[in-house]
Amino acid sequence: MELRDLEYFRVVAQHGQIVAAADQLGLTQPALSKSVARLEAAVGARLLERTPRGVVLTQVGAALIARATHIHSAVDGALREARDLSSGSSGHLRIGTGPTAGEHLLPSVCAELLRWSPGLFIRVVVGLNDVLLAALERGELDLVFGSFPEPRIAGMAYESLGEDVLTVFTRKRHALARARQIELSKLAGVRWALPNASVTSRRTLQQVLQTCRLPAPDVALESNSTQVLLAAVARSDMVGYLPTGALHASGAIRELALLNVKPLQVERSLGVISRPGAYLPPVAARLMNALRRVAPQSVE
Amino acid sequence: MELRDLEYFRVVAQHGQIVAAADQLGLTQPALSKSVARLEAAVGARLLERTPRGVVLTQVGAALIARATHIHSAVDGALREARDLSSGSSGHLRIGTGPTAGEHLLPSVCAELLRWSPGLFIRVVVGLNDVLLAALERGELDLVFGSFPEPRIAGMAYESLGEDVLTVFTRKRHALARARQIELSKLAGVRWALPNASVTSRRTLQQVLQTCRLPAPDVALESNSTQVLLAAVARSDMVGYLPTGALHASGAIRELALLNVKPLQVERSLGVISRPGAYLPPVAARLMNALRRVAPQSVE
DNA sequence: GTGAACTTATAACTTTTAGTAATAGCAATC
DNA sequence: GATTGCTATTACTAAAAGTTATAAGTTCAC
Repeated sequence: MELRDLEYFRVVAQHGQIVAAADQLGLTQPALSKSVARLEAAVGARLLERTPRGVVLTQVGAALIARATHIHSAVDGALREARDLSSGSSGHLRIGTGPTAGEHLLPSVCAELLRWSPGLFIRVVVGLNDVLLAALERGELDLVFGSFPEPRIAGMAYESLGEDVLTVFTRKRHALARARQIELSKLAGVRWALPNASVTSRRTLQQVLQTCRLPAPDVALESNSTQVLLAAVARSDMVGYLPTGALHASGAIRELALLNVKPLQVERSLGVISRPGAYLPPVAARLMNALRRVAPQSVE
Repeated sequence: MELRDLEYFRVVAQHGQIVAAADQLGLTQPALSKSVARLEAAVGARLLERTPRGVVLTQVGAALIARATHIHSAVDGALREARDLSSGSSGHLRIGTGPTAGEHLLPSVCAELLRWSPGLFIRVVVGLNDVLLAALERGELDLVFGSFPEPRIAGMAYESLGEDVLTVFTRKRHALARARQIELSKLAGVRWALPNASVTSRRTLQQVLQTCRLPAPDVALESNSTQVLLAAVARSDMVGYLPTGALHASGAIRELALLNVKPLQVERSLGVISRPGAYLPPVAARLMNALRRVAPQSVE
């Protein structure tokens, strides 16, 4: 088995047909057909079901594609490490983070790192946790700075840097904003402004409601931008649920009221998530130090 | 970069000279020289320092070798999964375990597995923890059943199946064997029979002694076989230190006395260690179930 | 120092493998 | 039932990996 054929195969699987894949790869169709045949011989199993309108993965083919991602990221790590070492540069660091931390926390940390390692190249990808963790698994990111998913994904390394609390919030003059303490059941009729269903905070909310045998939240607004959610809650009767840090970091906190809903005051760890065994450029250690100093602020 | 060149490179690194490696690979020396040159071009750095009596790895080369192991095990896992799937067999399970468990616990578990999955092929490698964990890291084993190393190796998945206690022991009529309880300092003059320095139990012993500011143990006999250690202690004045389970599982327990040395009664977890992300044949899940039932017995 | 015994590197050539062009075959669709 | 849109096959070409033979460099022994 050779990496070339494996790479070709990934493209074929992506396109679902050999001609299109060949086109993208700058090859001819027969060359790709032969490449697939080579791979099938090496693996000892049929990888594609050939149909008159393309190809579909067999069970074995699908399994191989999943593994190919691992292989690719192992190879990629090896090449990156070798190049970082030989060029003497401090490397190329790819960090994923939530929008709040991305705007407030990372810029200063990055500036500090770049001062110490002038050759360094940093890429910061801002997104919500679900997207970031998927990218981390695919080897497209080196580190994700954010809250830890529950349940935690196996095969990842978690270094906790602090705690954060999820809170229910509304606009300041909201009817609910007066009470000192609010029963969970009082939230039955409200409409919610929440992040995507795959984001930890929303999943936590759904889980708590389910545990208390209450109906699932009635979501009025869903967004992958906390700013949008905060602004919308500030200008409507919707109820939001986000980490406290996110509220404090944004300017919107002045227009918002935090609600004391006990069972929803869920604490969660936040810190740095990485893939054990994968290559991390040497500056990563310095980044961790910098983050440890300034960490307990907002994420997601 | 292609896997072929990477594989060749590993062999070259192993031999420290190109001719010998070429010989083993069934290639000629110029072919290998070219292969290395190809790899160097792909990586963009010199991997070998050529000397008149062989080659030595550069820093980059050494780093690449370390990564190549990852790559190799990723590729290996992919091939194994594909073959297991396509052949319909339940796969090929490679288990590492301590001698005690290897002889007493695994045979029945294996028999059960083989009854359920007739096509299965199991390889049981018996050894001490240090060797097994290294093999696991290199991807030569799928699972290690044993005690967890302290500190735990990062990038491994640990599933605890029970606890075990390390104990000091002597032969039955030993001078120390009478006391109800023994001060750690009373062990100052004794000679020890211990496993290799890299084995967890011995490291624990050394650590405890060091913490209490006592001199390092005076080792009279070192062996990678618990049977040898047990037999030797039973026939001499030496003092041993092993997990209780190992004593009970062996017949030697009748000739031995367990000493109550409080600070050395260290508890430790034992269970199954695996590499997250690596391929595990489907029977592995069944094996885990079987082990969970019969687990809290001896290891190492 | 000089030649023998080691290396690895280079050059010219051969073999093998990957890729191309052209074509055949096959189901779906209009 | 021809057309369209696939993949497979065949024969050929180009690129690559490998071989043989030779060169060039160190080390070591005398």
